[in-house]
Amino acid sequence: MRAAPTILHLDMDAFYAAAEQAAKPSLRGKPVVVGGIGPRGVVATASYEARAFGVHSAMATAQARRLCPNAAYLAPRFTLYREVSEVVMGLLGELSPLVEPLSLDEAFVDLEAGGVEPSTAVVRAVGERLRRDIRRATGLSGSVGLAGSKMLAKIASEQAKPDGLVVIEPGTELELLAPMSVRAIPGVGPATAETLRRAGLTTVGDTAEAGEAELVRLLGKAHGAGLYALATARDNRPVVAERDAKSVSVEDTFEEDLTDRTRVELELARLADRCVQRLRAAGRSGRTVVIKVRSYDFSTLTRSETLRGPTDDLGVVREAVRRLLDGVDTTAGVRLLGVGVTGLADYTQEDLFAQAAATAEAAADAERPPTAEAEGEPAPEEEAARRPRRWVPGLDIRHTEYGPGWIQGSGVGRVTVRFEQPWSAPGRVRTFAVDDPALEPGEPLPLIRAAWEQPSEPTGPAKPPEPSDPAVSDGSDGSDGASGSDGPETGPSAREPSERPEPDVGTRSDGQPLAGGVSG
DNA sequence: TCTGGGGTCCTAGGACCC
DNA sequence: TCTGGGGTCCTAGGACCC
Repeated sequence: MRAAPTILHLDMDAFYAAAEQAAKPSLRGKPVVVGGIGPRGVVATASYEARAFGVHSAMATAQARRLCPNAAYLAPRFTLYREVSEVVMGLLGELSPLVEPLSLDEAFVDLEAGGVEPSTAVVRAVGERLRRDIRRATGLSGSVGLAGSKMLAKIASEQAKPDGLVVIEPGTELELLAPMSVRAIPGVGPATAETLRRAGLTTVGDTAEAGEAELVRLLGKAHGAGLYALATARDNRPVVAERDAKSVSVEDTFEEDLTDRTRVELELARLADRCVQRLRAAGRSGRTVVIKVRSYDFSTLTRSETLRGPTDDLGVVREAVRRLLDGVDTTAGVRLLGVGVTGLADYTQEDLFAQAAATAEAAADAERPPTAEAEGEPAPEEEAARRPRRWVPGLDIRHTEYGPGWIQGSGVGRVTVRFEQPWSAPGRVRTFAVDDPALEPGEPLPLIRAAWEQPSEPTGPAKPPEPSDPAVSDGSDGSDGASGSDGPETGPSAREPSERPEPDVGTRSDGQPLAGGVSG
């Protein structure tokens, strides 16, 4: 606990939903839900307008639809969120060399390490300037908490939401914490809260008074001692800039439970492929292979096997996965499968024995046909080309004539597209056949148009640095165009056709993994 | 109303070694 | 032969976070 509030916690407000509203003018001020679109999807982020209906993160999307049928339900676009996140993290990096990202939309910053004067007035000014810079650079709002420890900075940013800043003055923290619910303490979830409640402890104050010994008795050594420290505002955890990942994993929930054993094997082999791809992309190798199987009744089991040395070899991982599945009964139906690798080492540390084993496996692989393709499964690209395209709500699209837009809905052979850009007025909707050759998948547009892309001011220095930059031609080509070409009648919500319910995509029950293939 | 996907950390029992 | 205790590794599961 520091004597000055020099630990900053930034939390972007309703990040994914806010990014979608910034990208899609017709959704501003309206309920937006981003998450799994399919029958088994869950909500990742709800806009504040949707929260007013009781929709929140981790809720089943099906339930959200009942609570708020008029919200826009969108699949996540992680490429966009990552781009925005990089901009935000870049701004944090200007404050201090010590930035600890917790996710795409959240981070701690050690202002002391950044040489910021440790006074309340100065750190407050730094925080407010940061919020302005974030808004200018991304169009989005973030909330800032400032305090003398990580926990308090996080609690402060929570109190600041939405679009605010809160400083917790050192010396006031015990008084502040005492009446708060134990759930306010990071690390106290539903299970811990229930254990504490049964012991008569519901507030942070109760918990602090109970004493360390009692908490250890209730919760175990590490958790009890940790909670006691936090409840009494003792938190000296440093801000840590870089941490190496300790595991890599991929998983898929299927729209319908899998009962066919061959299909289970095939899907696991595919997951092994994806997992190894990610492992190699990170330049790592791992020693323990894990599979995860969630049954029709949501019971979940894991099986793991530790190899003699770290590997990033697909054949080795696939074989381990196959062996692990051998001991698992899947006849009753499988709703989720996962493959992971832990015990990560740097790729270069791969030990000689494992290397030799991997080489032997690879040689064996060469003779035995690899699973997926051997079973008549087309390569991914080939497969994508052959399957009818699935137009997923929220994703970007490009029409050869109308330009960039996004998918509002699709079904019964039709796809509905709204043509608008982050900087345009709300755009109009057009409907096409799903196989219309004029439609193709598009890329996310930046939320903020670079200065040289904006409609030129009379005296502006508005010259593109790179005349051949595709973004320039895209932007200027139809810019003003999207709103202009449709004329005044497309103005904001005047003739908003949102009353016309669009059938959604992603509800196909063909047992494919949930729409979006959202991997992030 | 049925519950995503990607992670981290902790616990507990058994094997194995000293 | 019986009884130990400590340390480390492996496996499985669970809580929690975003």
